[in-house]
Amino acid sequence: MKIASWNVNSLNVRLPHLEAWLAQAMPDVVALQETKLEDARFPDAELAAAGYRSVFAGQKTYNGVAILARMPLAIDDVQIGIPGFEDEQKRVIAATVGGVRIVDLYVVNGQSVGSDKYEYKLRWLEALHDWLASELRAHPDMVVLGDFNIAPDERDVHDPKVWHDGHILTSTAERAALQRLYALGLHDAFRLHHDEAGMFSWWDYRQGGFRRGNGLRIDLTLVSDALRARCVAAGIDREPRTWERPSDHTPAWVELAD
DNA sequence: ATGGTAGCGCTGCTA
Repeated sequence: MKIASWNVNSLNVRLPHLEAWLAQAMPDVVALQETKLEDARFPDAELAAAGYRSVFAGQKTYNGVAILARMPLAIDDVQIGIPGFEDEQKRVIAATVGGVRIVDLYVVNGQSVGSDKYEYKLRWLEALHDWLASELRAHPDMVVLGDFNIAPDERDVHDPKVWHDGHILTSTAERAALQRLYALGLHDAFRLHHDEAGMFSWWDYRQGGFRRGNGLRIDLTLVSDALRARCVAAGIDREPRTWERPSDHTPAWVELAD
């Protein structure tokens, strides 16, 4: 089962890219972030025509997440948001597909270290941690994936002098929160298969970030202890970032053996 | 690194 994650930065704009990528990559499950669409405007009919069922939780202008599953796979037990954590922002959707619990995240960006949005990011990550601890007990076969807005270590940033311990996306507290998720028995699938630096999933639109190779790896897929041995491959597909009018993120994926 | 580009929606916010 091939499971992918893609922050599309507006599904309205990026639907043609998504359809093209589904046709060439043939993923079984796709977690989308930043759909930026109210549910009434979600293109579920177009995606069904492409062979995918959809579940989604969106809002106007900001945020928005969705899980797609290639037919005939069913999508069951859909959960929206973190239980008990009041939040108007649509950042979490979970569902069971093919016996695997899929948790799709659009983690808070945080704007700048010390800002109100940064404090919200840390509170949000704390609530996520506590929820995932119980969710893992209920669903040992779990994949947690999405735009984490955290680069795990120095291999995952183009310039460690810019992306340091006091900078958003790489700060000590953010990385510590990610380590706490790992401590639940979740493993960065990409690092199970690749050691090299410079394998990025996001490049800033500004200052020619992609052209200059100035990126970060912030789109992560975590596999649970129970799934670790089944995770036979992981990768990042750079090609959609080269297409005309691209998202600033490109798809990341893992392959689970049957 | 307080600029830069993109998306939404129509003014400035978010990333």
